[in-house]
Amino acid sequence: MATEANVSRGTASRVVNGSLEVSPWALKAVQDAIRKLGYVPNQAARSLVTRRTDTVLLVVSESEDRVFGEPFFVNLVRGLSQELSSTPLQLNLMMANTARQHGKVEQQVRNGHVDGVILISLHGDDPLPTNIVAAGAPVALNGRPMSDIGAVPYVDADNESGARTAVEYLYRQGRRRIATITGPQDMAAGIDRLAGYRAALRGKRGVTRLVAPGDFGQASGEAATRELLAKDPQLDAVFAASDLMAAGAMKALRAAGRRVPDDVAVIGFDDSDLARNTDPMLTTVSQPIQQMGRELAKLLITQLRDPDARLAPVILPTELVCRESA
Amino acid sequence: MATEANVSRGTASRVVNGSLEVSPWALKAVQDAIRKLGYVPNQAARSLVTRRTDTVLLVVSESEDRVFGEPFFVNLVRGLSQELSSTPLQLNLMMANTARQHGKVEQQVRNGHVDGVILISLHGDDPLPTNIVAAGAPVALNGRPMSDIGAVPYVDADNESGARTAVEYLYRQGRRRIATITGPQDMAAGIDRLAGYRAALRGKRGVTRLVAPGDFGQASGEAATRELLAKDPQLDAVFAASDLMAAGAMKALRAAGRRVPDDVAVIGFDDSDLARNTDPMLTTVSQPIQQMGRELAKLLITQLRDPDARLAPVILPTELVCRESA
DNA sequence: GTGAAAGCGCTAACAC
DNA sequence: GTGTTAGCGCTTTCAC
Repeated sequence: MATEANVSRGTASRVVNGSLEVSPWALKAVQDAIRKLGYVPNQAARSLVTRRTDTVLLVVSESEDRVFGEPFFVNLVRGLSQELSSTPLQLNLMMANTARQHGKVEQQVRNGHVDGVILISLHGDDPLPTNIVAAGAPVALNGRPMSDIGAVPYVDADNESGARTAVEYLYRQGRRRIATITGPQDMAAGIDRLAGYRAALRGKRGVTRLVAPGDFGQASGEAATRELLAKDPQLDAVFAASDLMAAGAMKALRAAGRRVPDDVAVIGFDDSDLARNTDPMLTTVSQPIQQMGRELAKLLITQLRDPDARLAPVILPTELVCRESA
Repeated sequence: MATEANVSRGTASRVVNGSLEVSPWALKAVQDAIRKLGYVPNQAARSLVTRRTDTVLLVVSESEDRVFGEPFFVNLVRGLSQELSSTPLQLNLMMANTARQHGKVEQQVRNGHVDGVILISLHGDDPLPTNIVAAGAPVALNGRPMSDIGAVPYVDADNESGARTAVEYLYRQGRRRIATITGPQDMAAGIDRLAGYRAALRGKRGVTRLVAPGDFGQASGEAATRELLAKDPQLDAVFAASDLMAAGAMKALRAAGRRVPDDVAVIGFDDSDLARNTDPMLTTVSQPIQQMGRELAKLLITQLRDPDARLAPVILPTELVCRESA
C-alpha cells in the first residue's frame, strides 16, 4: 500500500492512524491508495506492537436459575453495540457463572487479550470487578454493586425513584392499604425498590403498610399475595418489585375473587414483554435498558481513553407506564 | 520461556501447539517452564503468522420491530457459549440489521478478522450467508433460510412436527372446529407451522378448518381471533403459531365471552416466558433453544476443522408442553 | 515532514 | 527430535 502511494510504510501508517504530522500531499496519496486497494489494517499485526486489542469483553455472570426479565439482555446488548459501532472496539461475549470461568476472565485481562470488561448481572458482592481492575483493565458494571467498590463505575436505573413514583401514584388514586412484594434483599435493585416504597409512604397518615418478601420470580409473587391477603383482606393495592411477581400477584388476586384494578390495583417493575400481555395489562415502571447499554459502553470508552479518569455512577431515570392494572 | 526450559523457541512452540514430535524430556521441561512462568501465548502474534484468529462472529440480524420471543437470545447464546468453551474459540458479537453493517461483516471476513460466522434471525432470503461464504469463511445459520442456499448448513426446530403434534392433540381432545393463526408466510417458521396444521388434519373428516393470518405479534393474534370468531362462532380450538399470538387469542376469546379451555382450547408455540404467566397457563410447543445454540457452534467448528465438510441441516425435535389452556 | 530500520511474539520450513 | 531462521504486517523511534 505504501508503494502504491509512493510513500514509506512509516508515512502510510501515520495517515492510517490519523497523525497530524503529514503533508496534505502525502495524505491524499495514501488515502487514494487505501480506497483503491480496499486496504484494511491487519488487527493482529497492530495489536502485536501496540499491545492493545481493541476488544471489550462482555461478561454475563448469570446463574441458571435467575434469568433476567427478558427483553433485558438483547436490549442491553443493542445499546452497547450501538455505542461501540462508532469506535474500532469489538465486543467479545462470555457467559461466566462458575469460579473457573471467572478465572478465565482474569486471565484474558492479564494476558492482554481484552482492553476492558463490562460486567452484567453480577451476584451479591462478587470480587470479580476488583480482581479485573487489579489485573489491569478498566471495568464498567451494570447495576449498583452491593459492597461499594471504590474505583469501579456502574450504570443503574433509579430504582428507588421508580418505586416511589409508583407507590405515590397508588396513593393519589386514593388507595390506603398499600402492600409491596419485595425483591431479594441481597440485591441492590431489591433493596432500592423497597426503599422507594417506604419513602413514598413516609409521613403519610392513615395508610396501612404491608411488606412481603419475594425473589423477583412469578411463584414468589403469588405466594406473597396470598400471605398479604390473609394478613389484610381489605388490601387495595400491591406494588411488586418485578413484573413477574406482579403477574403472580394478579393470579392470586383473581383466585381470591378480587378484581384488578377495581378491588386491588397492581403495579409491577421492569416493563418487560409480559407487562403488555397480562390481562388486564400491567401498569409498571420502565427502565431505559438500551440507554443503560450505551452508558455502560461510554463508561468503558472513557476509561480506555484516560486510564486515570475517575468516573461517577450513572443513574438513569425510570418512568411509570400506566396501563390497565392501576 | 524457551530459555527457561533450555530448549529452542521452536521446540517450545511445538509443545504449546501439541505436536507429537517432541521428546518426553523436552516436553516436561517446557511444561514445567510454562507453569512456572504462567506463560500464555500471545494471540496476536500467533494470528499474525497462522492467519487464523480463533474468533467466531455471532451476527444478530434483527430488525428493531421483530423482537424474537424472548428467552430466545440468552438461551441460544448460552448454548453457543457452552459449546465453544471447550475450544480456543472466542465469540464476537455484532448486531447488524442495516446493509452497511452487513458490509462490515463481510469486510471482517475478507480481512481475516474472524474465522467463521454464525447468523441468527435473518430476514427472508438475505444474501448475507452466500456473501460470507464467497468471502471465504464458513457459516452456520439459525433457522431454515427461505431460498435454499446449498452449501450453508443450518439448525432449526422441527416446526412442522411441533405444529402437527399440537393440532393432533386438539383433535384427540374431541375438538372439531380447529382454527390456526399463522405466522408470516415469508418466514420458514411461519410456513412450516402452517404445514404442520394442515398435515395434522389431512384426511380427517368432519373437521372444520379455519386459517387466519398473523405476524407472530400479540395484536395480530387478537385481531385474527376476532375474525375467526366472526366466521365461525362455534369454533372450539385455536392453534397459534406463536405464544404472543396465543396470548392475544385468549384475550379476544375472553372478551367474546368464551372460556379457555372449556369453550375454546388454545395452543401456542415457543414456550416463552409468557406461556407460564398467562391465566390459564398456556399449552405450547417448546423448542430446545439452548441445544440449538450448541448445534450451531458444532456446525461451525466442524467446518473450521474440515473446510470441505458438507454438512446436513440439523433439525431438533420440539415438544408439546401441556398446561391449562388445552 | 518523511524514510529507514528495528522489533512486537510467534510459527513453520528447513537443516541437522 | 531439535535448533536455526525467516518472516507474518504493523508501529515507532531515530535520523535526516
